[in-house]
Amino acid sequence: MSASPIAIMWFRNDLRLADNPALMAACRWAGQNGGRVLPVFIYDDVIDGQLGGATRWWLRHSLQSLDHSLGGQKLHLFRGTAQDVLTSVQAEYQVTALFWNRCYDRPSITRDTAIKTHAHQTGLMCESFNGQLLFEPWDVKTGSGGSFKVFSPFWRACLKMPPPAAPQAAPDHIPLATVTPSQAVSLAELDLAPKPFDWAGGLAERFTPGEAGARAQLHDFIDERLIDYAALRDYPDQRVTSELSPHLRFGEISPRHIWHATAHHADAHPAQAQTTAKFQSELGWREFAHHVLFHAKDLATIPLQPAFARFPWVQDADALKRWQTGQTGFPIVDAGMRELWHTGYMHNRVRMIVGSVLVKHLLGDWRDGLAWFDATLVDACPANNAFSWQWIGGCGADAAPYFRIFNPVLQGEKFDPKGVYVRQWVPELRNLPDTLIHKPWEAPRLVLIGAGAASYPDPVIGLRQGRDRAMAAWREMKKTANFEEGDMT
DNA sequence: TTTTGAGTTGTTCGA
DNA sequence: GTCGAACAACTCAAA
Repeated sequence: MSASPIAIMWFRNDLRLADNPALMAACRWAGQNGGRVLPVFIYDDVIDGQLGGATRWWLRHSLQSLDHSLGGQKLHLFRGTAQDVLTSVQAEYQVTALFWNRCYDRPSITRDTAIKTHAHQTGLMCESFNGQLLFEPWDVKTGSGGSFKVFSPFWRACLKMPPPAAPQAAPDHIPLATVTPSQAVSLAELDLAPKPFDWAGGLAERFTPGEAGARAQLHDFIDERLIDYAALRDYPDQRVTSELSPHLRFGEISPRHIWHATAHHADAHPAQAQTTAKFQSELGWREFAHHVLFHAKDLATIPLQPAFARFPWVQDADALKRWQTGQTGFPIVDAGMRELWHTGYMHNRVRMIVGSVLVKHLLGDWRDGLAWFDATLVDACPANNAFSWQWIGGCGADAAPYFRIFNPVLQGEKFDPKGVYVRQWVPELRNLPDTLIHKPWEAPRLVLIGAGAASYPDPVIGLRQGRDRAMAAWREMKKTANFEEGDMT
């Protein structure tokens, strides 16, 4: 048994040393009590068992990076349910305190609440902190004390709150415990490697998971791309977005850090105040997604608008497969889906277009889109992914009018006018002229053959047909919903 | 309590 | 080719 009392620092979605309030508290506690800090990560079968392949790949590298920052072989890894793991560590050592940063999805909240209750019953000091958000979901309230359903008033209310605290530097010294719990496993035993074969080459090429990588990404963004962000953020070939989302996913960098770094930049460059505010409002969307997640019953499965409970989504396995594999015949859609498959990432504008085509033109269930994004996207998280699919599915609280249906040809011509993005990801269309790159079905047969594009599929559905069918389905649903409502009164 | 203005991201049609 | 209007009706949030 260790002589000094131990505080467990339970890492979850906060795989960093800087601006980590739970870690700071654990170090402070250790200093005051002559104790030691035991850094722990638990691959919780219940919660992390749901993680998709791309996020598992990221997690594996992020854990490796965090362990390295701690000095190597210092982060203790476990598999199992969190309560069991914590109990086993408590049984082995003199654990008197437990610290973590909060999660906001319902399964995690339920788990954490039970653990906290149990801890208090057994005399274990247990404290949680905000390490993941600029504002706690329950602190942002409407005039009547409720939660927000619309982004703009939500973000206005956020900006009126006391600003997020300045980020704290990593602790000078972490008094690490020098024990090795008997239940701990190796990184390999967490079994996070891509299966059944290593498909993650494209991910590794594009991203560097870990706290240092996150920081480098932020500073590169601020120095090189923030200036153009507001003007060019919708153009997928321009690559001016921050691409910080996967780093935020596991908390390799805190949103406070991003907030203050960009604010500081805007102070020094007043001409960039507007583009900075635009970027910060995207952090606001992340906040809003967590706000809605926290207040929703089950954001990933239950439509926020009850009328959608019985929407006649079409189950078409073949169409879904073509969408997933980038064979819809709509170049901008296929480019996005192939970018996703190869790199674990997709530009935000393109995410909206592919989502719209699945949900509107194909009448595919938004939950099928959500599941695919969960499986393949490196930044898939319970808040952003579910929130965004509800939004594009039209069943979010702030639904777009039913007639607002993205036309993948117009969107392509508007945001990828030279077809640079399409040519990168759909190489069989490379030799088509710009005028046909977004609608190859209009090319004469001979032109297609001459360009080597003959193998490219015809559209999975006619644009006109898909649009009309979607609008009809929506009208029908509204009619039914109104009828049922009227029926009850 | 009632009223009022507003609501991320669009497309099509016809003049 | 360009431009404005139409596309519905509803909910949210604050005054």
